[in-house]
Amino acid sequence: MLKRNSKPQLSNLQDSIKATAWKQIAEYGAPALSLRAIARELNITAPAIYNYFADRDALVTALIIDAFTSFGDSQQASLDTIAADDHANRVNAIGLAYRNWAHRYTQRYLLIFSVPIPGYVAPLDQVGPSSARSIRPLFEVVEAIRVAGRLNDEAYRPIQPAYEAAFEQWRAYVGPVHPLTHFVAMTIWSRVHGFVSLEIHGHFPPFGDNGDALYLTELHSVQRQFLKS
Amino acid sequence: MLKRNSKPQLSNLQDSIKATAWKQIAEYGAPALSLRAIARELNITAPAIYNYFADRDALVTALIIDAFTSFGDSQQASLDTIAADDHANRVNAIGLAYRNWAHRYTQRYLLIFSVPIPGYVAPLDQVGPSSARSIRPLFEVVEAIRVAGRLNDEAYRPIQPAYEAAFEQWRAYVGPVHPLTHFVAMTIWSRVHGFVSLEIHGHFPPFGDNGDALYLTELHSVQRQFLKS
DNA sequence: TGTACATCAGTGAACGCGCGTTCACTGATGTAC
DNA sequence: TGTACATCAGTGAACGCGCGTTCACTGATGTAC
Repeated sequence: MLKRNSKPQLSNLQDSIKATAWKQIAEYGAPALSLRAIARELNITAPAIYNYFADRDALVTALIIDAFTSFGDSQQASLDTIAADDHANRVNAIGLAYRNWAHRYTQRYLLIFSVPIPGYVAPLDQVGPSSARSIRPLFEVVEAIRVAGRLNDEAYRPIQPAYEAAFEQWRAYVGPVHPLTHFVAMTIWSRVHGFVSLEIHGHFPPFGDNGDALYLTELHSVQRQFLKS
Repeated sequence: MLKRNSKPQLSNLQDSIKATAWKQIAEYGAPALSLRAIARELNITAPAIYNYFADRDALVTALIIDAFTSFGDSQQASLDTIAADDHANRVNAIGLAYRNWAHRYTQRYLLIFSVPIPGYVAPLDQVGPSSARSIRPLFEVVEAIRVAGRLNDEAYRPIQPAYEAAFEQWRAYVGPVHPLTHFVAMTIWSRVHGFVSLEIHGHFPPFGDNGDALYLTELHSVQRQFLKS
């Protein structure tokens, strides 16, 4: 029985490799990622890694997908305890989760949203879907507002037709989205992302523990602008 | 006479090194920057570079400072043709200049706002001031609105005291700024930056030539929110 | 004007390093009879 | 239960590579007398 699970140590080493990679990325940054350094820390030899990942790029791809999954899970989880029709608090929660995740897992955030790794080109067919899935919760928060008839999308109606083609192409990755939902979600995303990105890259003053208030002010203005009563 | 300029070829090679570095960064990305590769392309030997830059990090620092200068100049230039009291159009122009510069000089944008180079740590005393200078035009646009009594800064008044310490520390780099100007300028910056960042990193649909309309919608909503009549 | 000398930008060889990846191998584990 | 065999995760040596940086040097240029 249970023959399927008869070699648990195999996947354990695979996980250890990824865990060590994350540890080293956190310490030295993603561009410095090195198979030999990982092997060294795990007390194995570098070629052993090739039993689990075809090459360095395959490991990087796996890390990126894991990062997207971690990010998407935290986005989704932030909504768990909030009533489906409490739109204001859902926007709030998912926005706060964005920033919290970025601060807690800075290197994963950078790997997804910033850092190119020398010589690495992300395979869009693998990374695209997990990227799209991770932003899906935000899209659904906005879509729920739209369905409830409370989405203030007037600014986007005039430009909607011009973007139909681009959106159509994008839906292969992000799944079906109403165009007006798409506009508003992208706008919210860019505001949240812009703040967090400048903050993490050190272009904003060091807020210490006070960062929340300013960020919340921005989230409130998002609600005021896009959520009508 | 003119002894000062008697060795023009010296600074020419210095400039050539930087130009070639930018060319290679544009092609292979900043993390792949290599002194040997630059020398190869210039048909000189790698050690010759050490006559102009103390080491690789010094070259990177010079490139970063140049990028900030280029960025700041384009920000400033965007305001040149617009009347000092035409606040709406000044916000518009400086916001558009942000995106245009990022698209035109993508690798400079990434070097400033995204990419860490393996093993490189920016010397804050050199990079800080040029970073601050580059964002100064935006601060001044907002400050002019405030001085004209047209800044809608109400949302930030309640949280102002909590940030006084952080701002005070930051003013060593960005120069004197009224706190309410600082809040609004940071918010505008983060919205502009968030949009451009997601766009450039490929997280937004490929807009092609249509990108302007959505970005302008965001700039208009910035004006509507912060500029009162 | 002509010679001796100083300057110094650029050379070429060499250093030590860490990297990704390949390959034939070993030796423990687990299966078949 | 005991033996012969297959499997395959991990080893160790080796490959070719490009890197930043050092060092003693060369040879053109420009100055001093």
